[in-house]
Amino acid sequence: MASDTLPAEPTQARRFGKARSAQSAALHEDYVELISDLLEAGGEARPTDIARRLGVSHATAIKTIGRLKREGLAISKPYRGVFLTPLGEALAGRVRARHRLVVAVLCALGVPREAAEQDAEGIEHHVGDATLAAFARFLKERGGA
Amino acid sequence: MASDTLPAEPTQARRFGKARSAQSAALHEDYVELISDLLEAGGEARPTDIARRLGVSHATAIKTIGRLKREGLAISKPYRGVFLTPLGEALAGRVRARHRLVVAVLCALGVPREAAEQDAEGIEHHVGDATLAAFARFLKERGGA
DNA sequence: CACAGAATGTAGCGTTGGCTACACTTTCGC
DNA sequence: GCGAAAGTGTAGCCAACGCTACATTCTGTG
Ligand SMILES: [Mn+2]
Ligand SMILES: [Mn+2]
Ligand SMILES: [Mn+2]
Ligand SMILES: [Mn+2]
Repeated sequence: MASDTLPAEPTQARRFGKARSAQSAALHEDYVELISDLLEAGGEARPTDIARRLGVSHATAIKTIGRLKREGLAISKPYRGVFLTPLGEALAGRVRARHRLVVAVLCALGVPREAAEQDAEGIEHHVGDATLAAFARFLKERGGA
Repeated sequence: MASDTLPAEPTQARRFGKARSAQSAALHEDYVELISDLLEAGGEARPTDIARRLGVSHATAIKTIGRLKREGLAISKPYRGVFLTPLGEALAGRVRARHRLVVAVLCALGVPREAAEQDAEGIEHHVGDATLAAFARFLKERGGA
């Protein structure tokens, strides 16, 4: 017994591949979520604010915002702040809801608040639809108890 | 109410920063875990096997193995397969245990098996010590019911 | 209104982690 | 024991995402 480790090769390759894709989407998700939060909180999302909150240089933030624009998630004119396209808004909505659900589940499992917030920042990007649905069910049942 | 979104700026920057570090460690963790699994299952871990299981080209795998060696996690001589240093073995042990715990928790929450395995592949790298401890407690209590 | 300081943008660099193409070794089958 | 197939390694390319340094634009204060 003990070692049922090692799934079949193609299965394992598919899992790792999907995890890689999820990872590469993560940064954009965080940017879009943050931009949406800033817009909602103050009416504007400026590159420098974004950079400070993400803990990167403003040059890095501006470059990434450029990629968001290229992908149709954001718009911006020079020196005018960043806004989201409808596509970007839609993504932001999904990402924010997922983020909150992940935090809620972690807290429900007894994870301390700040640790939950911390780990959720990374975990959220790897929670697929089936897992998300299970999380929602878990919270609902447990909340009703 | 509704918007207690937006944590304090330094807090948020710290969270994102830690998530970035966790991410950059993720690939090495997966390699080390896989190498350990292969060694245990068959006595050898060959670059081509590693590459196939990760779903990347053998050239990519070899380059990454080079970084593992540089960091003191692995050893290899040309054409002789890859082995782990004691440091690498220790890391593999922790990573494997964490991986299994994450899968177990997801399953306990009602996530279907394959979705759990899939999402755990990414989630595991973002589960800190406090969260890990909470997961273990949760499983123990729930198992005893 | 000028100009100092802040914000924004650009240029150029480095590492990571993908890839393909090609060269070299090892291993196997005959 | 030879030669083909498989495995291994190297070289060179690319994109993403970090950074610093510098140039440009905006803004607000005197
Ligand atoms: Mn995040
Ligand atoms: Mn988030
Ligand atoms: Mn993993
Ligand atoms: Mn794993």
